[in-house]
Amino acid sequence: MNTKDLAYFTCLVEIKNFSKVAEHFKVQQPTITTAIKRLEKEFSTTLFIRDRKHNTLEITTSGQQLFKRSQIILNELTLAQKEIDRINREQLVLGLPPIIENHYFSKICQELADAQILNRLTTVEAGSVSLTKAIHEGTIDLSLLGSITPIKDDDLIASEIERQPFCIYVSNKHPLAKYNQIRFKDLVNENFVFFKQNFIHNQAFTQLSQQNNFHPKIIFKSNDINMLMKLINRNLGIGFFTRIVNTDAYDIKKLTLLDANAPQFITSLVYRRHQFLTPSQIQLINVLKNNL
Amino acid sequence: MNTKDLAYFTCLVEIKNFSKVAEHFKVQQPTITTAIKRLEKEFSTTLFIRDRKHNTLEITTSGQQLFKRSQIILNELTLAQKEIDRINREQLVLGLPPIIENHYFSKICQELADAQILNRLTTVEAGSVSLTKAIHEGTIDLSLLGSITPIKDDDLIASEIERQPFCIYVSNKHPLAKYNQIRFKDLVNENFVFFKQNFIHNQAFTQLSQQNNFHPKIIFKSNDINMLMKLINRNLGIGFFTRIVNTDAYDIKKLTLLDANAPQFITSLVYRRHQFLTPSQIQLINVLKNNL
DNA sequence: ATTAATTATAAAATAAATTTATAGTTATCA
DNA sequence: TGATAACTATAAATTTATTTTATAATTAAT
Repeated sequence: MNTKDLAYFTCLVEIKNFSKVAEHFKVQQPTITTAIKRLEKEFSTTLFIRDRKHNTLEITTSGQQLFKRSQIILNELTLAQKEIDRINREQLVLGLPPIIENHYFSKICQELADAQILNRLTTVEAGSVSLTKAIHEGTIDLSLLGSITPIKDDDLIASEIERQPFCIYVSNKHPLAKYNQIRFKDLVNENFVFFKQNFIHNQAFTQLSQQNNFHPKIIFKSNDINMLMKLINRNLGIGFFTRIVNTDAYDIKKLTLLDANAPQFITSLVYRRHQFLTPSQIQLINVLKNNL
Repeated sequence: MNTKDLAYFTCLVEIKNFSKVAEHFKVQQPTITTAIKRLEKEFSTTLFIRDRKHNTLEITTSGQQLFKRSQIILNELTLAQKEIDRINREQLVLGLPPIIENHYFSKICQELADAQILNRLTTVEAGSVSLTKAIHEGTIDLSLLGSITPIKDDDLIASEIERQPFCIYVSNKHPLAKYNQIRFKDLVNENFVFFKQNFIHNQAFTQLSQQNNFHPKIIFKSNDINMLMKLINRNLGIGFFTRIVNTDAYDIKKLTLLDANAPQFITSLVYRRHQFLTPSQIQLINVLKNNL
């Protein structure tokens, strides 16, 4: 059975017009007609009901079922191609959310260099949401991800690296700096500086806000953590970040949250379940697991 | 790309001999050579290292990766064929472990008849283990299953129907019949009659035995629940079954187990995640869910 | 009624896969 | 060492599969 036929078929299911499908694949229209007939013969079934009275193309139940399987098959093929391409290029592509990169990556560069991995390693910096998508699509093979609940995905293998609480970051000039711990509800009158787009931080922040029934006031948003830290340093606002954010360069204090149900920032190492791991990928995974 | 090539390829990975693969598919040997070359060209990679020095056929990393994807693809194809076959025969095949069948099935026969389903329904009676395998392989589409832990399987959708405790079944002539509740450890000197092969009951029984540090004495084993009930009825032994086993025809009492961690018999309704449900399958699922 | 849009069919052409025949490589064994 | 067996590769011929071309048929729209 030719997978080209499945491609024609899924396309026809989607756009429901033989001629347009032919156009899409740059073939003549009878090609599609015969391809569908071939599939119908192969599976001994009717895939479409050609109702020209009402000018509709109805998909049969068998057709729906084959559609599901075809999508999986075509996806497996593109995954295989992408995976093999990277194997041949001896490319190691690692997804890294910026916050995780800042905290962990410098730590293990030496180990990566020692293991002869660093020179072949390309990192892709992006948010955890788009990195998850990229792994699914086969654009990258391996990623560190941040999340506030353990990563559960049928198609992925995720192993937890570490859990860190979220903390409140205040200038040492701020009245709160005399405390070491604080409850989120005590921050009701504070001004926050916060991430513009970071999905995980937003999730955690929203969760705590809801648990405490108030909307914290955010006076400035940026995607740049250093910019935010500078603002906190000048005591223009306070911050809410996972504990792994580094304060060495600033006169800033981290306060622990006392809230019982406070979310945690979970760092996980993730790859596709059906990815055959190359020796260098295994090496990379081991370096990451052993040094983080 | 022809899926036949993937079949040749996976077979070659497994038996590592071009001629034998050709024999297996009843084609000539050059067919396999050219098929593999085709795949290598298609994916722009080397799949095998033909080491004739050592008379071995080594699979490359790309080959390993393609092997994983090929297996999934070929499996999807056979699943599709089986699913479509049943759709065309308008066949509704339901897997039923005998114990569940005895308890639930008679209850809902009327509803199934009313919904015009009963006449098209074929039941497959087998243990939960082989029914799970049958669903995976596409031999059946839908099954009730018994288990003592919730069913978690990436490829399946399982919805819990009911949880029932396991009970101790004793003759009303038995000294224990004066109690309503009992701890498992108090049964250390009792004689049990038990299932020969029932995996779920064996699991539960073993678990309780281990928790209580003794090996219960089993004096007779059978796969026939009625036979076992007759023996209990005659006070030749006591039984350990899920509470759903019916005692109406016997002079038998069910005792509740007081053990805190006593296992439970979970009845679930299960089907493949990527199964496109036909209208009559949805009907059947609804009847089962609403009436159990 | 004419036209446009659509899908189907048949024959021809092209492309792809398989077989046949044979060559080359290596291991085995007398 | 040379003959043989087991295995894989290559090339040409054959067969099979797919696509195109040309055209017919159906229906909706104007």
